[in-house]
Amino acid sequence: MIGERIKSLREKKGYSITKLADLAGVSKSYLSYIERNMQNNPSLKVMAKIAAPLDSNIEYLLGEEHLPKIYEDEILDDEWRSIIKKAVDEGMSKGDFQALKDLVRSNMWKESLQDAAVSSNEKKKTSNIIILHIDN
Amino acid sequence: MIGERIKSLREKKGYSITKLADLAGVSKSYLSYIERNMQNNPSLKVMAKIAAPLDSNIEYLLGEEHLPKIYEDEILDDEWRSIIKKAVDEGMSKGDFQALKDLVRSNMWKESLQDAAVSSNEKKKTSNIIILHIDN
DNA sequence: CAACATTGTTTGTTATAAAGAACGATAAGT
DNA sequence: ACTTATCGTTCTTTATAACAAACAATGTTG
Repeated sequence: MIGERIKSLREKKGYSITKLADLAGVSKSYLSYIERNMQNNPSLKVMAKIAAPLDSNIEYLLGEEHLPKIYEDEILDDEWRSIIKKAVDEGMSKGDFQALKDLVRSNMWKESLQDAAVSSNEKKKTSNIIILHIDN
Repeated sequence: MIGERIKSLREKKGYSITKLADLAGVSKSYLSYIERNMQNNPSLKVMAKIAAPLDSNIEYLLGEEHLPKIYEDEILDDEWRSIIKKAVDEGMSKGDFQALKDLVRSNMWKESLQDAAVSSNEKKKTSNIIILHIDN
């Protein structure tokens, strides 16, 4: 919930509600309400004002709740967007994707992956797929 | 400004104000106000309701104005966008991406990353990955 | 050219976001 | 014990977000 995030960041900075409200330019009573989720529908301006002195931003304060992941884009069509969205929802990080993409582009990865697959099967059973063949 | 973004996305979808307001569950009068920037401080709930049927999100609707510094491990959407776009330009197909997604989920590629990354050069070709799924 | 639907707008009202206190609790100082 | 300060909370008030309905303007069909 949004209140917890604000409170967490606030305490991490060592601010009191009064202090943060002062820095942000909102009333401390209202800030108190928001932190306790008694007001879960603040305006954009208030959110922005609160986020600033926390060195944060609205998106983070919103947390996962309101975050559909993919931007509207003319190049990435609907199918792409849903594919990526699903992947992100399943836990793919940008770092993972970048690294893996680069790995695929290289030509040395085939053997090492197969080796890794075998060895990882031996010790840890967490993986349930294995690379059989790469065709390029 | 926020109004232009909404209007642009709405028209791209071929929705009228009435239609979008209906889909979003907000009053058309209010939506009209927002689009014309006569109301520049809507609440988070209204923003989320509007963003949903546009297949968009609050961050995008906010535009560059409030925009984000990176916060720890949070997902940066327009970063994702450019990453994917680049990958597509480099020849990645949707099928490739799906395969990559499965790879990421398996987690096993990470061990082999260091080995492969050292000798990662050469060859620009579209890759086709064949993956055999094994349950264990 | 009617009658009607659909567009986006403007008008009034209501609901509620946000402020501005005043409040009890805790702590430090005199 | 009596201040004085700061903490977070709860009252009361007012500003405005958001609605519903009526509106003019344009479009469509018989």
